[in-house]
Amino acid sequence: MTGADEERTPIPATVVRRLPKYLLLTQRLAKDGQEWISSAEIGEALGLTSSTVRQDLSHVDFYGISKRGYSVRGLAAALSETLGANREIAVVVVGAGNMGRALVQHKEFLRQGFKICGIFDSDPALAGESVGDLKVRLIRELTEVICGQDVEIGVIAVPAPAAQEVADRLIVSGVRGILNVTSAHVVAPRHVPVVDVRIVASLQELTYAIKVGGRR
Amino acid sequence: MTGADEERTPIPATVVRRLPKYLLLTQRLAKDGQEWISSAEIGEALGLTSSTVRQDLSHVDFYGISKRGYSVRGLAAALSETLGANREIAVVVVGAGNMGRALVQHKEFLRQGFKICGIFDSDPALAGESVGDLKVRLIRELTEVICGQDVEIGVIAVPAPAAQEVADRLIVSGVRGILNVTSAHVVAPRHVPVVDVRIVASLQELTYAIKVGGRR
DNA sequence: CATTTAACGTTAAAATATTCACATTTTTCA
DNA sequence: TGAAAAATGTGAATATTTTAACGTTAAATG
Repeated sequence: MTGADEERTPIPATVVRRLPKYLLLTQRLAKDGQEWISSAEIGEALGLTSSTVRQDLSHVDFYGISKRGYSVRGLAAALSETLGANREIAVVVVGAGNMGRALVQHKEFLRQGFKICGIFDSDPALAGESVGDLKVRLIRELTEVICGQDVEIGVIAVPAPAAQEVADRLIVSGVRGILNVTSAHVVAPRHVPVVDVRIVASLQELTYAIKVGGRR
Repeated sequence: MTGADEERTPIPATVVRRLPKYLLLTQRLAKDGQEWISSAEIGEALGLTSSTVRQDLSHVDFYGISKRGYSVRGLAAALSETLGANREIAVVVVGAGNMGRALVQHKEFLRQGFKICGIFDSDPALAGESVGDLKVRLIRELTEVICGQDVEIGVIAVPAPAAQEVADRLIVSGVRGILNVTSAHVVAPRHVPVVDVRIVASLQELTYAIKVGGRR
């Protein structure tokens, strides 16, 4: 599809984690009508040095120009392409508890191209219930939906003890990546990347930061 | 309260981010009745080298013993103390949309000592609605609740454009740390740490990982 | 049209993080 | 009781990440 696929070696994880921040910032500024932005301004907005910003952007196939900086729209487009997020991506959510339902209805997903096309639960009592404009289905139908609708990403939003089991099902069903919204550690084969959203762990990071206080 | 406060220099952020993983693992194993665990086993379970595990644990005031490893319960307790999470911590959630309500009812919070003692929204239409055993209150009552109940942490779960404004209110209300469940970048004074839970950004990390595929 | 300036891309230096390697300690067992 | 084994804590070596420095380029100015 895309012409040259760029990037011989993968972008370091630490950089990849910052790219969405740049993307979001430039998308917002583009909407506000701003045309150009410098690495210093990006750094300012995001709490990074301009040097880090320039290094990071050197991994993205897009060039700024002297004296002006980066074209806001151009940069946003390039970032989105680099991240592989410049297209609609089908997602399923497993777990129809509070968290699963909240995720399904989270507006920002669709805005960023993530289309949720199924929510599943193991509990038959929940099957058939409406969530947004989806109906909860039983986990056994997972494979069918994933194959049928070319789903790329599975989101795990079940109680921690069930996380690995759900991951296994997602994997055999052919999902290409997993977002784990559980505190459990999930194991998957190398070709199925797992990214964790660590809600409780983040609170614990915060308690540590509070404890050590100013000394940061 | 605690005798010696240990740790002269703050623990590196990269280590702090792993401590909750160790904590969760040891808590689970303790519940299963396991008594001892080695750094190699911890690494195995969490996808780290035993060396990283030992280095990390050297920041925690707890010692393993040769030939046995670490006492599971002892390590869990020490980690919890190091993180400052070995006590009940009062939390408020701002935003009574799907995400805010899901967070309030998230079981794991309480299990880890985070007690949610208020949910707020700017929308008067939501005020008074029940969420779990709380009632939604108006944001203007924030300060009162935070001061009155000694709330330490504020969780921001509103639409991104409102995030900074909410952060500002939390800060003037005397919150000591902020968990930002928004994709907005939030600015706060140095003495009020902010930790981000990046749900959409995590999906974008995932699309990149999927794109570069095996080459990781 | 030459000079100045702002900002880039990039190389190199400094700072951090991870891994290795091993001396030391505790336990086991012959 | 003494030798062997397993696992620790730690100092040193690697590897990675961040920051600084600077030559180069495009725009602005007189």
